[in-house]
Amino acid sequence: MMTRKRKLLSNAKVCDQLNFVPEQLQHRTTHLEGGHRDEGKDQEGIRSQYFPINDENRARLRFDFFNQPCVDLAKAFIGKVLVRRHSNGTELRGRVVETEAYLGGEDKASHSAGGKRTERNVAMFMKPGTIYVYPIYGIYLCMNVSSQGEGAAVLLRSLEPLNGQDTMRRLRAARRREGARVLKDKELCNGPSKLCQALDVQRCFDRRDLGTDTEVWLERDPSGSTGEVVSAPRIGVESHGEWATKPLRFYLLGHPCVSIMDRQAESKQGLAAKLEGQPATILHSS
DNA sequence: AGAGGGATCTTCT
DNA sequence: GAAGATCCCTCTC
Repeated sequence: MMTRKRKLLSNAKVCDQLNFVPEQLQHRTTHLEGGHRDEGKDQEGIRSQYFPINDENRARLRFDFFNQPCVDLAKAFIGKVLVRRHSNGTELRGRVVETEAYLGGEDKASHSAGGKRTERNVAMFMKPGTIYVYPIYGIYLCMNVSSQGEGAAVLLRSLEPLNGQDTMRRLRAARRREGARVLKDKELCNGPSKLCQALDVQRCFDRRDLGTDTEVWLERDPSGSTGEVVSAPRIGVESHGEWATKPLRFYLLGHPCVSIMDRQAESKQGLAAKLEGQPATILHSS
């Protein structure tokens, strides 16, 4: 209890002092357990490390992408790659595999319900692409991105780690008990606060522009099409009546990095059968 | 693999 | 003063 508190405080220092080992040499995305990868696609995806400026400019998504209705944007996020560049040049990358749409106004589960605008949530009302980072349960953060629509935003819930896994693991371990087991790759970013820890998304990112920021940005999927997307009720909003059941959560069917699978939603959409008999490669068909 | 409970504190009422 | 867009650990099956 007290020891844990002290540990968390000291961990903050650890984060500040972390020496991020340049990972340019880690020039191949590692494989998730049980998954198979197309090496050719990997080669395509990592070129930005060697030609950061050109490739970033070509792949980066800007205002026009974020400027679409909330639900459309939440779905469009699936498969895109979130990139976090540290001051030392280390690039942490993860493919978005799970999102939630939080509409403004009528959406009772949204921080902006009823058009409520506070000091905390102003980013939700700023231009599409604006990052909304807020603290939750005292010790965690969640990252959203503003969409088209008054007070609407998309919550990023899970990523498939693509690059910088060792740094992610270090950042995540800094918040856990000493001696705890080593996290698997698929556990690094499978939750909204986990991905904030793993990518070192900080509170100060609130209100910054994902379309133009130099430390964090979004890129199109280098390899093209994504797999099947499941629509399911959102997580952790049970207390908000009918809005709790609306299918405003979106995730890649069968992907191991999704935080919580919803078998009921999958079968309702006739998606469950599609997964049967499929090789594990569907998990990375991206 | 899943259930249950504790931790922890900012934000808003 | 209470709730909360979560995570971690332990216990049980």
